[in-house]
Amino acid sequence: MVKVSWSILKLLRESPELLREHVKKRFIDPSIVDRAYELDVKWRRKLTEVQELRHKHNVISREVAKLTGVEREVKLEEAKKLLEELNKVEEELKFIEEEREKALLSLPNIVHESVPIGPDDSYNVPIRFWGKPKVWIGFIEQFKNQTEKYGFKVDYEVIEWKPIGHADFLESVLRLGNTLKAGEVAGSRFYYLFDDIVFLDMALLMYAIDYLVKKGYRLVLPPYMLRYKIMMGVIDFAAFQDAIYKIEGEDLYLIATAEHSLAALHAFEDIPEEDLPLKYVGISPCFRKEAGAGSKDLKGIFRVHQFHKVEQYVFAKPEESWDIMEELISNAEELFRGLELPYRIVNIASGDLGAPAAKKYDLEVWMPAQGLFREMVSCSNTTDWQSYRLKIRLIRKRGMVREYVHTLNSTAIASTRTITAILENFQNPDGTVTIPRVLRKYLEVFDKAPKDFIHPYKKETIKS
RNA sequence: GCCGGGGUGCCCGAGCGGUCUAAGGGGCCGGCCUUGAGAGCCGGUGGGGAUUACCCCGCGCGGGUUCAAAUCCCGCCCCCGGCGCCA
Repeated sequence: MVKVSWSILKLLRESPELLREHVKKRFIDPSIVDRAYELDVKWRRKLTEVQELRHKHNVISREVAKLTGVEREVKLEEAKKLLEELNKVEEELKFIEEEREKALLSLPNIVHESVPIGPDDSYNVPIRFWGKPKVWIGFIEQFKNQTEKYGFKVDYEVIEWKPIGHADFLESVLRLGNTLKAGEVAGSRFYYLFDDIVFLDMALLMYAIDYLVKKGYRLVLPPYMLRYKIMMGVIDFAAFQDAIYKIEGEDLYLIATAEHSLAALHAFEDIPEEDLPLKYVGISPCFRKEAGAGSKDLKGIFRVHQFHKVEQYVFAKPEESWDIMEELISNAEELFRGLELPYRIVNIASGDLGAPAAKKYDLEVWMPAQGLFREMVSCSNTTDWQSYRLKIRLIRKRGMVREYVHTLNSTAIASTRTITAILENFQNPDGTVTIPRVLRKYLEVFDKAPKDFIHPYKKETIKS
């Protein structure tokens, strides 16, 4: 019987120094490890003390049942006295236990050896490029800074005209979005989208679903709200504050991604190893406060409070999770190659990983109007960080060992972001937008949807 | 939302204040037996702590009453049935 099967707790007890190193790699104060270690030791000591007292009390209680008369009265007194002491020690234990729990839950995942070390996203390392980016003549230098600087020779197409940024293009040229009105009625980072853009949104989602279902991923429409207990299991405290909306007066939180609901799908379950891996593709709206974003990307629909996303989520055996991570990112890559959007894959630096992830890849698409690669997809192996919190265990066929499964998540397509990428990459000098060919079959189901181009606004074409 | 019934271990299912620490069955794992399989027999099959042949906790969740709670009381969650409401 394995005593401790959560990798973090095992590490904390067996080699706290090593765990400290992992935390340091994230540029987080490693004293949280010391604190967790001390509280764990303290807790175990206090627990032993309580258990010994409980044992004594149980023995006396059992004796009481067999006795009568004076003997019984004497034993009763003894039991009551012991209870007083027990209550006191139990209270101490309860306090320590809560502190220990908090300390354990504050620990981030370990950092995989292949993760680049650095405090922030400037240490992220591009590992491969795909496609032929359209680079406006004025952005050539900064393009090279994002490619050649890392030793990659990326073929690109120089364009003389500067594409219009997705936000202005959407609202002024196409006139298919209205963030001002949305701002008035709901607040900034909300939007109204119209007509062709709505069809595009739906086509993108169908495209991603279709692709992944064909690969054997099970299609899921999950809950859009979850209880505190579940949210606590899938995100860390920082994400709770910056990303999550709460429903007033109820124990419910709006999901920030289907990842949350999909992780919860097997919460508190034991999964036999022969059932793994379990691969899911979820589709849902995502609600995010974007509290930490400041005034970043305030215009347009790049960074918003709600959007649609198709998400990949896998429950896996520990020995196969790293291979599956490669599968998930390559699925996302195939989707973006289908869309003909030039991208790079970035290995996220240790300081930029979220607490749940041991390793993370982002897929960043080249945005011709910004001259930047921007994040479209995020793919993480969270190993047993989420499964420990949600108590999702693995049952091996041989032997009685209990372990926690590994969980992984990756974007397939996030609708609004992908739309911004399409608007910038397929924008033509005449103001039309070429629609990626791969979406055509999903647009054909709507008679009124555009098939090849989205056209700019013309006064005369608008009917009441 | 209201009224009624119910939630017991991997599954079925008894127990409804104390004959110790959930009976009995099924499944699964390990062992014995066997040429092999089956049957049969034995042991194991929730979480945790430790001075590692010991102990604590666990009967939907959280409190309470009691020396003692699966069992009694209160709150919450979920499931089934009925009524109401509703896209």
